Amino acid sequence: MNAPYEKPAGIQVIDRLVRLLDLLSKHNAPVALRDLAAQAELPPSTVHRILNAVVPSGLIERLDGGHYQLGLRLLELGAKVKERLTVRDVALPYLQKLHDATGESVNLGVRDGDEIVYIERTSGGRSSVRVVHIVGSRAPLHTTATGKWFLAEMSPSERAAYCARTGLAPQTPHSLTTREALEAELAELAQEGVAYDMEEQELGVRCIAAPIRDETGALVAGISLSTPAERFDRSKAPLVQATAQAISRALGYRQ
Amino acid sequence: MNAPYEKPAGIQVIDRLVRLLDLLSKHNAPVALRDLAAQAELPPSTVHRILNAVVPSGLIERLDGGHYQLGLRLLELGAKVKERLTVRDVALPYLQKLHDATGESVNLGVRDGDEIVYIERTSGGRSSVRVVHIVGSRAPLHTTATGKWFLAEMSPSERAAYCARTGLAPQTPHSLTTREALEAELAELAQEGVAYDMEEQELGVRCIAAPIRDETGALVAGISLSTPAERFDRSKAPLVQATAQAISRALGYRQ
DNA sequence: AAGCGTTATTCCATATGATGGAAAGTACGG
DNA sequence: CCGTACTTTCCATCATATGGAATAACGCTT
Repeated sequence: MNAPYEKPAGIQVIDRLVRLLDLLSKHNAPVALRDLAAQAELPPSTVHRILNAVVPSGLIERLDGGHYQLGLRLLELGAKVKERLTVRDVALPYLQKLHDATGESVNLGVRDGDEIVYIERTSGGRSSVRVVHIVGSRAPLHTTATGKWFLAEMSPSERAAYCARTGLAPQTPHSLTTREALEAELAELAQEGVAYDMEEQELGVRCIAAPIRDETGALVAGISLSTPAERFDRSKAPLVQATAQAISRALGYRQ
Repeated sequence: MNAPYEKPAGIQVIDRLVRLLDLLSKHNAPVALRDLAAQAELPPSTVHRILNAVVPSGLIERLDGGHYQLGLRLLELGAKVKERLTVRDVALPYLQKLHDATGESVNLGVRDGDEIVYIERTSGGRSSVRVVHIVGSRAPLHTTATGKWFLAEMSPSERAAYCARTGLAPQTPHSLTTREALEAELAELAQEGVAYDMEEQELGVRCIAAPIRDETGALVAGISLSTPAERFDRSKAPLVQATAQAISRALGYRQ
């Protein structure tokens, strides 16, 4: 045995669970314990114990006759993954198109709790030298243009709770730090149909953002155009809006 | 503590994995090990070990920066669950309608390996007294009308392999037991657009079946009308066909 | 109803596999 | 380079997962 590198051992019971999930996924119908145990080549009592440990989670479902099948929780979790992939895949060409049209960096951001996370970003051209939104980077909702869309989507009580939780902590001297200022900004957003970040998240960087909605009308992401402050140009807002609307339509949104 | 029934203890490491999946599902972005461990209230080394035990399965995905997110395998497993629910939900009202129109028992069957499994069945009326397809019951492909559709969908080599595996074992004296007879039956099926079980699976029971296809054109199920032999009536075949076509259309099938 | 065979479930002694703290390694910012 | 924070690896330990045996449940036959 000259194996230079052995695959690290997993966790036995987890490997076994995964094997059971794989077997169930190969069946189009519920499977009896005996058959599952035989196919997994494990003792029935072991399989029984693993199955019934996982059934409360919903990953696997036990039927009345003592048969087992994949559970609804997988549907929920799978939908999460699908949403993630769909938004990105659908948006990507539009991001590139907006980038080509403007020469500026274009970001795709989603909400994760009280923050915006950038999950995609165009690169290349003159904008890459200066603006530093990195994929995976995070920023508070209230200091980002995209985040303001998510705040606008909240009920007043939800917004109050966000303000209480975060204290509207500033990132720069330009950041909005009072509820009043935030509400005024969101009123303007509603009026104008576009959101701005005027060096509130990062000095020297300004953004324009528009919302992306899915087939149910839910706000699922935001697209934002980032520019160095000295190149900021509000006239690009309609283009950002149009891009977001095109992505939304492609996701099945019908206004 | 007067709890009349204590929930049986699960398996610790599986409960922990489920908790990690739940946490990841609440985030819209990849999560760092430190954050996951904090939210799960588990030691980082334990979380690290569980995560990396499950990553090879695809249920959880590890990104380059050492962040984790839900994995593509969940999408695949979730799609399996979704297909199961969709076919049944869509077909159910049509099954009932065909039942009402004929007064006979109507079954929905799917393929699981070398067998047809009945996943739904109408009841009530005069047919319930005599015909005994039970939800969950199974039968070989070659002795059932629905099964013949799945055989017809196979390539000749796949069909040869099925015949070798099962030996075309009969269920009744009427069952098809030779490759030649099977091929002749399937040629008729292709010609007539409908399949029959003439007491091949169960003495005294005859069935008519038609195929259900999904939006990709794949054969996903079959609908069959079961009658006692003395009431068998071929003129009902067009109605069975029309029902299957309606279900297929509702599933997105476009001929 | 009784009996039998098969399958599922529960129990429990045990050993091994999961554990988590510590050490080592890595990455990042000043 | 140094300090800090985070990740990964190591390993002694013991608690937890294990699986065989016993028990319970189920379905079929007479």
